[in-house]
Amino acid sequence: MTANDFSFDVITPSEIPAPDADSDNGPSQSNAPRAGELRTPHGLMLTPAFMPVATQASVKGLAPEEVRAAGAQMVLSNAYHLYLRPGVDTVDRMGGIQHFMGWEGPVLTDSGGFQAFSMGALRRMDDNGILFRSHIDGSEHFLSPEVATHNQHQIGADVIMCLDQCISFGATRNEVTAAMERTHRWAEQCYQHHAASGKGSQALFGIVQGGTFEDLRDASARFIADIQFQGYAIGGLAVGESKADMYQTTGQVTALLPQDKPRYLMGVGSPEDLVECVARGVDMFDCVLPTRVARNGALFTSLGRVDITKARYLEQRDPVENDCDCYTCRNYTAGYLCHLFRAKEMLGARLASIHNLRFVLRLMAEMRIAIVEERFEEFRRGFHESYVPTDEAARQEQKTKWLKARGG
RNA sequence: GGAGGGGUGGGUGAGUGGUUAAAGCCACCAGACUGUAAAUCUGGCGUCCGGAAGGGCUUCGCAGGUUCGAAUCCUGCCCCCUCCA
Repeated sequence: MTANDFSFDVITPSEIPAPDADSDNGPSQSNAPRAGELRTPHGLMLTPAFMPVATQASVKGLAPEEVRAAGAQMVLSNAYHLYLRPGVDTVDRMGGIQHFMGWEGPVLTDSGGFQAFSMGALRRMDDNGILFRSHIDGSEHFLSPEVATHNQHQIGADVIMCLDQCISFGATRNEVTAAMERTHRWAEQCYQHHAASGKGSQALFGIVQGGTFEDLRDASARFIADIQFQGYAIGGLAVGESKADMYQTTGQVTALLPQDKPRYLMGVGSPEDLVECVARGVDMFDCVLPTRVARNGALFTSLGRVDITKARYLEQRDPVENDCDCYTCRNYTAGYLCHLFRAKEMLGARLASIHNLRFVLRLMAEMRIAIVEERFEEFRRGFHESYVPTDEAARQEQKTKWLKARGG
C-alpha cells in the first residue's frame, strides 16, 4: 500500500499531541469533537461526515448526482446484499462498485455482519462464521471473516469492514461477551486475510462491540485498537438501548481509540444523535434513518421532525423549511409534498429523501465549521434549543395527558 | 310495456334467522422507523360514558309484519342497473 491510497488527518483540535509526545499516563486520551480529512483512492471526505446508505448500490430512490448535490462525499453499501445480487464477481467485472453505480466518490461497504443480526430468522452462526439462508431464493450461503473480506475486495470499496457479531439490546452479559470475543477473533482473521491479500488500496476498519457493558466496551476497544486497522468503528449501538446509554458508550469508546485514526459510529444518524456523537469525538456515521423515514413522510427541520402527510400541510404554500437550501425546498411547497405522499406518488419519497439527506449533511458541515472555529459547544446548544425530536415531544405530551386524565 | 338483477357503515364489498356493531380492501386518524428482506409496519375508525376493564344507545333504502330473536324471511312502497320491445 502507498501512503497516498488512504490517509486520515485530524486538523483540529490543534492541541492533540503528536503520537510520540511524552506522556507518563500511557496513551493520551481524547474524545473531544474534531474535524479531519479522510483521503481515499476515490476522493476526499471531510469529517465529521455522514454517509448515506446505498445498500444495494443505490441510495433508494436517488441518482448519484442527487446524493452528491445534497452534499454527500461518501456512501455506504452492503457486501452481503451485493454478494447475493448481482454477485461480487459481477461487481468486480463491472469495474468496481464506484463505476458500477455511477458514484464518483469513495464507498464503504459493510461486511454483512449486521444482516446476521437483522435477519436473525434466516441464519445460524458459530465461531467459523454465519450460515445464511438467502432472503431472495432460500439458498444457503456461508460468510466467514475471510469470505466477508474477500467479498469486499471484489466489490472494490475504498473502506471495508471486518465481519462482526452485532447483538440485540437486552442480551445477557454472557451473550454479549461471547459475541464480543467472537468479533475479536474475526477481527484478527479479517486483518490477516486482508494483509495477505495485496488489496492494500482498500482500508480495513475494525469494529468494537460489547453492548452497553462498560467493562466489555473497555476491553473491546483496547483489543480492537491494538490491531493496526486504518480506522475504528463502534458497532452494536442504536439497537434499542436508551440514548443516554448510547451516548455514554460512544464517549467511553472514542476516548480509548487512537486519535490519529478515523472513528466510525455505525448505524447512527438521527439529527440529535449526530450532534451528540460528534460531541464525543466520532468522525463518521452512516444511517438509513434519514432516507427511510423520508420515504414514510417524516421530514427533518430545524425545529424537529415533521410528518408531511398531515392534513394541516395540504395547503401550505411555504417549503418544508424556509431556510433550507435543498433542491426540494427551493422548488416545491410543503402542500405539494403532502399531496404527493397522500397520492402515493414516488416523487414524494424522492423529494423527501433529498431534503432529509441535505438536512443531515448540512448539519455535519455546520458542525465541522463550528469545530474549526472553536465554537462547537455553542452550536450544540443552539441545535438542541430549537430541535425537538418527535419521539420525545410525543412522549412528553402523552405523559402530560395521562397525568392530567389521572388527576381529573 | 316485458324479463331479470340490486339497494349493507365515508367508498368498495362480504354476509342470507342467533356466534354481527356487521369480514376484507380503500380512505381517514394516530404512532413507529437508527451498519435498509421497509415507497414498510402497528393501532384506531357508528355513537355516548369510562384511564381501563366494561357498559348504554342507534345502525344494513323506507314502512309494516312473522319470530324468543331479522342485514338475513314475508307484504307494500321508493330508488338504481341490465336485457328485450
